[in-house]
Amino acid sequence: MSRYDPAVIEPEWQKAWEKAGCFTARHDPARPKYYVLEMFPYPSGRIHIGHVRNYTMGDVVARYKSSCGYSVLHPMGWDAFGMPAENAAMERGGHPKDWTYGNIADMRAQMKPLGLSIDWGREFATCDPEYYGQQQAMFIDMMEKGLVYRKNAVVNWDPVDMTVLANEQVIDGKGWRSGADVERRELTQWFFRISDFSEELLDALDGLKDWPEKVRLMQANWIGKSRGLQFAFDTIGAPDGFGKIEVYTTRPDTLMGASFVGISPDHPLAKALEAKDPDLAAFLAECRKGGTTEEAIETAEKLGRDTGIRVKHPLDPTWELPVWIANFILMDYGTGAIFGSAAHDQRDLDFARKYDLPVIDTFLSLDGPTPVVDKAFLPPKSEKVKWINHFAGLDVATGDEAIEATIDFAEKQGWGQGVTKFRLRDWGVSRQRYWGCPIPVVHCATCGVVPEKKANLPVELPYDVSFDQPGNPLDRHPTWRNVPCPNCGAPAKRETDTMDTFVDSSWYFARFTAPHAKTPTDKAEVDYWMNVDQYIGGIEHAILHLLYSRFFARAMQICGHLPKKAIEPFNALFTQGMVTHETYATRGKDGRPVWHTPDDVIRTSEGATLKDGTPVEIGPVIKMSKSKKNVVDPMDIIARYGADTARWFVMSDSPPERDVEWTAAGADATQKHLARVWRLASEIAEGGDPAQDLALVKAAHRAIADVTAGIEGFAFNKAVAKLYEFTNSFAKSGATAETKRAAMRILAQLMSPMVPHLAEDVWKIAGGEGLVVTAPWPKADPAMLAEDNVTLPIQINGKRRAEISVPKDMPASEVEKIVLADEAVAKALAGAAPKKLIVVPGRIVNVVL
RNA sequence: GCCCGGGUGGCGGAAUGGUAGACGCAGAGGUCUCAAACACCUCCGGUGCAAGCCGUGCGGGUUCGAGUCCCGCCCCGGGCACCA
Repeated sequence: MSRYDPAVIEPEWQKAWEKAGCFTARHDPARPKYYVLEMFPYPSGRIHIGHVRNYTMGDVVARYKSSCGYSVLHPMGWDAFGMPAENAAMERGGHPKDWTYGNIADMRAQMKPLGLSIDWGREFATCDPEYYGQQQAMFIDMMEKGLVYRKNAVVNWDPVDMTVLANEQVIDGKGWRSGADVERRELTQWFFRISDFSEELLDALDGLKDWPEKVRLMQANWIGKSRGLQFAFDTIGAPDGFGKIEVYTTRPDTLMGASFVGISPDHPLAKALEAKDPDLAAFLAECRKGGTTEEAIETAEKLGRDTGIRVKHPLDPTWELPVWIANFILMDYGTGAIFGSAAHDQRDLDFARKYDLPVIDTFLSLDGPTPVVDKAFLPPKSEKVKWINHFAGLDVATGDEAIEATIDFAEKQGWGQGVTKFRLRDWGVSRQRYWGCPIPVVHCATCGVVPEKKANLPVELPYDVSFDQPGNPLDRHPTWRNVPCPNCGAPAKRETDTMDTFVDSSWYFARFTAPHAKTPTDKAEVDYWMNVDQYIGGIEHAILHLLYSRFFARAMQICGHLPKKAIEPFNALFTQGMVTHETYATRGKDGRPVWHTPDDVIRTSEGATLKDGTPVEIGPVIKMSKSKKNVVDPMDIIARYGADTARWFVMSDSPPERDVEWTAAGADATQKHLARVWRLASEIAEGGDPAQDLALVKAAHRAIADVTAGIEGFAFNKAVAKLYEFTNSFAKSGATAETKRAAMRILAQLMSPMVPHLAEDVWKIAGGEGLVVTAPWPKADPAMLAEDNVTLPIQINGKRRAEISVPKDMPASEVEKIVLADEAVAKALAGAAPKKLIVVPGRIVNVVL
């Protein structure tokens, strides 16, 4: 062999690893374990460059930890339920199950050539009945523990297709297929009681030291703990049963600025009024148009309607406030009713101006007290402000102080209580769709809602379904629904809702420890392998997936499926940035965008066109997604250059936590570098200069220290830069052959987590014993890292003007003498003494004139 | 709208409050070659003959010293509970 040939060596080394069983996870009590997990993929059918980046990162960690002596678990599976399979069946025919398993086979075939150190023996898909049957068993356990219940909740309803839409399927308030105006409609749905754990999930964030601060902050904000005042307004002219309207506010201190009471369109009072007032019913129907997302509701035009009902101000019974229905008030948060304090809340102010309601200042800024006009005055709650006529007798105080004083005042007078509330809502898991885990319950006319017997699990999805009409095929299946009641045996009906796919991904990490156990987990295995030591995935999962998994770990612990130590299942989290790309669109007949893949687009200096010359709009650079088609296929890079080039390339350029915009340039250069290393290893000539040995040995130890630190710190791009530096030192070195071979073996080891196939070849060429994958990680000798002299830059008034070289630990007083004697410094001083001389040992000197 | 990030040469990026631009890509020049490819060497933020001056999205501030800390903006991205 005379050149670097990845097409030949990569399959050979993969065979060698497989033969040696290098990546089989072994439950070995004698060794420390390390569980590294990358978020498992949705089987779309093609791997994209984001997958390559994600799995290479995990692989670097897995291979490194293995070299350090750990027993490593590094599994892979498929997040296989979800809408795209049903969409494919609707668009192209075929069955979601066939489509999904076909995609899994395709993607596995694309991943294997990457040479990842995955224990493929543990692979499973969430759509395997073996997996979702255990999920159903846990659902039943959770029902028994009171963690599951049913209640009404709103969904996106397409009135033309008569079906529930996902948020993604609502575009500008219209159904994606029918184009009809979407409505919010209530449906009875299944929920997990995640909100019972609000306080606990919030408090436990403090213990997650190895999670990114931003993720903890996002979760804390999502849980949204707030302290406020809850009280009731007495009503005038309200229907029977609505003598009081309960409100919750986090700014009770602004009560003297109240100008109206607002209730949600979904508030019981609104519904009671609607029944007798067709006009109001029409208004509420208008309010219910559009999607269910918080974004859609909050950015919709603010609409209101005076109900004619009045309430009495709690501090002044003669002061009456109007009750309005307002479309921006959410029924899910607080009590679904607020008082509007227009001077100190922008939304309330906009609303008040639109409907000509009073705007009353309750406090003013200490510097320049100007009344509010069209911008609400919202200083930080920690800032002191001047109060106008505060009922608790405050004059100058902060918002925080005023809030506490107000709550105390209300509690003493007995008309309100201080209350802690959370923004976090219970987790709605019902989906009116086929391709998901069936909820294992039966509806019986006499027994009510009854869980299926565990012996009857899994409740398998029927295969004989069609997707030629909208809606859930389970609903219209002729026989599947008909089952005897597990309780009384009478004919009964199965639940046809399936579970949110977030349920599937909330415990897969535990299942990997014993993927074929007859119970959700196996005690001995889960005890040994949990927790996940390093979890790696996209920042887009910072809130929902990770929060749901944290909840599920608690629920599993309560049901006896996880040990207490796994209550926080992910010890360390790394959130990689997304791989982004420009988007390309043409316009359909109805003006909606039709997306095109980069492969179908020709980029020119002025813009872009399709291959037939049709002009294409270039859209924003956003995360690669199937729906926008801005995805790039890494398979051609692997086919052309080999897996090591692809692996090195995705690790080398961008810091892993940051987004990276994919460009094809650079793969050539990567392969040149790898070929250069291979050549340097092959061409080590006998002879050489022993006097140059020490410098090369020192460079090797410096590289060990820097690359190890880079991998430990998830700074793979910096580790790669250090490997380039070491390679350059090696190429220039005239050291003896023996020293060069030893240095090359170190280089092979340091490169092996990133480019494992090349590393094996180089290791062998340089005389390494056995496989580099099983060689212990090298250790840097501190004596080889020490430097005797340091270069000190000299600044004059903060600008670099000269530099000196001094022994590393020279005392500051000695350094000062040398600095003052320096030509540039003497010239600048012109005989005068410096005003100040700052010496930062080993770092810098600053002369202040 | 709300919450969270990010913004540094032509490009990807580096920099415990201490020499801004490590390392790589692209580019320019050269050596080798009949020529090319490969490989190797040199240069490479802007401006200026030079000394120097300017320069980390914009505007202020703190500091002997700010890409880094503080205040106010702008732009881009992620999430917003049924995309996964």
